[in-house]
Amino acid sequence: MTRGNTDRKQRANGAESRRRILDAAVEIAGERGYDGTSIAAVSAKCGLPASSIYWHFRDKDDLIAAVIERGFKSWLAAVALPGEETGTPLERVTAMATNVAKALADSPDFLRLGLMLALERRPTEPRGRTVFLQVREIAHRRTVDVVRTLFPDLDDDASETLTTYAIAGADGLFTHREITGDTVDLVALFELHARLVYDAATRMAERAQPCS
Amino acid sequence: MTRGNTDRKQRANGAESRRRILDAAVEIAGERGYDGTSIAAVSAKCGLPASSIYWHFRDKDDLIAAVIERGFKSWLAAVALPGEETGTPLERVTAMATNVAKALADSPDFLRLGLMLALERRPTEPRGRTVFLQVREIAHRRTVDVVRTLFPDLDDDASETLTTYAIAGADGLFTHREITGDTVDLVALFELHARLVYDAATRMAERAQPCS
Amino acid sequence: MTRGNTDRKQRANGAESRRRILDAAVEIAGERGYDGTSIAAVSAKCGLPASSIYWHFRDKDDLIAAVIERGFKSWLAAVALPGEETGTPLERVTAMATNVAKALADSPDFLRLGLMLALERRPTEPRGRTVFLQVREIAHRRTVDVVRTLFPDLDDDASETLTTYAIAGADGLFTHREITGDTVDLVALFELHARLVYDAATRMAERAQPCS
Amino acid sequence: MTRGNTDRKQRANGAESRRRILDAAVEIAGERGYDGTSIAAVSAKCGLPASSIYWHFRDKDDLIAAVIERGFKSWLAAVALPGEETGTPLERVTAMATNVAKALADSPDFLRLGLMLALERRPTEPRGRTVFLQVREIAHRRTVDVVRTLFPDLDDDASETLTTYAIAGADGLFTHREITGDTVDLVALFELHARLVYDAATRMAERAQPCS
DNA sequence: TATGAATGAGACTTCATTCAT
DNA sequence: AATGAATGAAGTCTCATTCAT
Repeated sequence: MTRGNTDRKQRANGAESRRRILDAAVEIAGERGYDGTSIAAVSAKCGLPASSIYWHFRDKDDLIAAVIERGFKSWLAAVALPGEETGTPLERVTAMATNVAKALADSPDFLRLGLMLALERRPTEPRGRTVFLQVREIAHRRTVDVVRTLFPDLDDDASETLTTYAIAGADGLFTHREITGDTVDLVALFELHARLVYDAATRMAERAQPCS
Repeated sequence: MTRGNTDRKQRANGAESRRRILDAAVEIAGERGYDGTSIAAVSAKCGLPASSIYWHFRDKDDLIAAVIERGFKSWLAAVALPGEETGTPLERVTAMATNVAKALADSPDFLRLGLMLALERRPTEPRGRTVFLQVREIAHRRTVDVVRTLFPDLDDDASETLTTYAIAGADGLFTHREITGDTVDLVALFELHARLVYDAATRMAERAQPCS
Repeated sequence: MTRGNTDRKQRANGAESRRRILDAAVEIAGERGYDGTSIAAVSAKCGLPASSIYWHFRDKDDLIAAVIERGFKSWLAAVALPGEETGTPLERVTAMATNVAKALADSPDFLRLGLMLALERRPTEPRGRTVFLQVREIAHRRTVDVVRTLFPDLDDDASETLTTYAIAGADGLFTHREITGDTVDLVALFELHARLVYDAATRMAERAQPCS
Repeated sequence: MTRGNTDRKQRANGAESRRRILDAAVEIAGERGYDGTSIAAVSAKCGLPASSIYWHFRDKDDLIAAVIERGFKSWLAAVALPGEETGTPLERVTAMATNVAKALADSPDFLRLGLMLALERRPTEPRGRTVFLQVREIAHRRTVDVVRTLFPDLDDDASETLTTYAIAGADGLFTHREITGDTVDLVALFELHARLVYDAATRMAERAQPCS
């Protein structure tokens, strides 16, 4: 009771302020990209003065990188949640796709920002881009592992290619939804995607190991 | 010797100046997006003063929209060129995919810019985004027509979905190449994509028309 | 018939172009003052390219000065029109005031511009201001003459002061109308003004020449 | 010696900076009007960088409006100072006129700016103009009250008209002084103005109440 | 008689960032 | 833990003007 947090607004609560800044930043940066995100706009949206943002983050680059890092963490948590490892391979692939689709639909700001950063090519690369590509690479590696587990007969090249194709499809479908609006049934499209990739994997595995 | 009009004050050639501005703009905007494209940078790259850019384009929005328009025209020309209508359906689909892949690889700046614009969500939408989405919609419609011709048994929903999936895959594969670099064999990935979509279409058509 | 002025618009008619430019300029400058008047805006309003304006006028200063000159000429013509020299002194003064009031109400753009120029104090004075003050001085001198004619008993100082007061009142009433809008009955206010000035002149003349 | 905080980086004193900016702005804007006032010029005159001006004022419009607001406040204070309510009506009217004349002569920048703004007619009206007209309307209302107190027999129309005429005369005389220079004896002219308006009021009141 | 194109200077404004408190 | 104030650089765009045709 004596801590006296009775006054109106935040009162020297670092973590809370940081969260508010990141919330504002992910929204703005997810809508307008790196260059379109001004510290002043973030300040206006989160209610803290610009100089306070610099108390929590070294500079704009640092802020955007933090947005990517936090965004990826919660995205990963959403994807990894169910973790059910049962059923036929097709069922498992489809369940994963559904999971990913839902996670994508839930973190559109973070992912839009990441994709925009990924598409950019500026002389001095923002740290946020580096981070995004790194976590993407990690996601790629994990997916390759899953593919190898489900289709042990595939050779390395095929696993890589299929993973690349699977992730590219996910990117494209996410982009489609962002363009077209919330009416798109992302889960259905991801299920179609999962089936096609599954079929392709099956056929490639058969060709690689015809008599197993 | 040949008239030597390469010296400083080139003699008021509007069309040529406009072209130079657009060339500079597509390159910069394709690398850094809308907000990352400063008129000063375009001016520096094309050699014309910033105020001259405003003689040819009303404002930055107009310039970017013109970049999109011109880029789409030449992209369409590249895609439509061969127009061979022979071979099995799979061959034809694969040929189209190859064509598209080559055209994508040849206009990366325009397409990166377009995708970045498409991903953005700013309160006042740049005209370039509108234009890009419009031409994308046209491309979608044409693709639906091709799908219908090749697979007359598909119902409308299936044609739409397949087309959406095909284009989304193309977007994703293009994005992958832009992220990963020129070493990616885009044509091979597009051929895989074409086959998967073709197989899916075939199966869906069979299911729709089991006794044909 | 062979002069072939059948094509759409103006066709190399210098005087007409000049008039159109001046018409546009007086309107814009009368609304926004010297600095607020851009050649581009005049160009847009008159339909001629900016470079054509420079064919007719040396520079912006010259254009504004020409606006003032033309405006004053037509204003003078409007004021001088009736020229009736009959009736009692009060009637004549009132008739003059009515005339001036009508002329003011008919050339508001020119007069607003002139007053704005007169109020400004910039290091290098626009020629238009000089011209406006000159013609104002001429008007002042003529008014002094009329005052002397109507009230021969007034000494020079009194005539000057009364004239100054009369013109200042006219300026103030015009300004009032410009601020308040067209609903003001400028003629009525000018008639009041005329009567007050007339009474003052009469009284001053009586005092100066008590036994005549 | 007294702390010596006059050196280059004055220690973040918002109110003082704001005052310096307004001082510079009223001088420049009073000499050259709205469009003639550049932020760069204000910056040069007050010694603060242009970007600092935007810390204190949202934009140029806001700055000019603040100039008008502050100018009117000090002008009102100057006019209201003596507040002597003794003497014959003519003496009181004359005293008021003298007061106003002195206040006008002391705030020429603010009033010139106000009049220029009032004369302008631009599509999007500067806020400073709105404010100036509002305070003018207040001044008008107060003057009407004084007129009614001094000449209770006047009907409402007559009070309004006389007030309008009195203020218009003040505007015109101020303008005259601004045009002609400091040699004009503004106080003398205002005393003449006061007497004429007083006489007119007296006569109108007599006519309205002939048998009192 | 006119104009399309060009141009350096300068307009307003926002930027990311710093610093003293 | 935070912030009011300041600031140089850079942003977009308009300015008055020129010049070759």
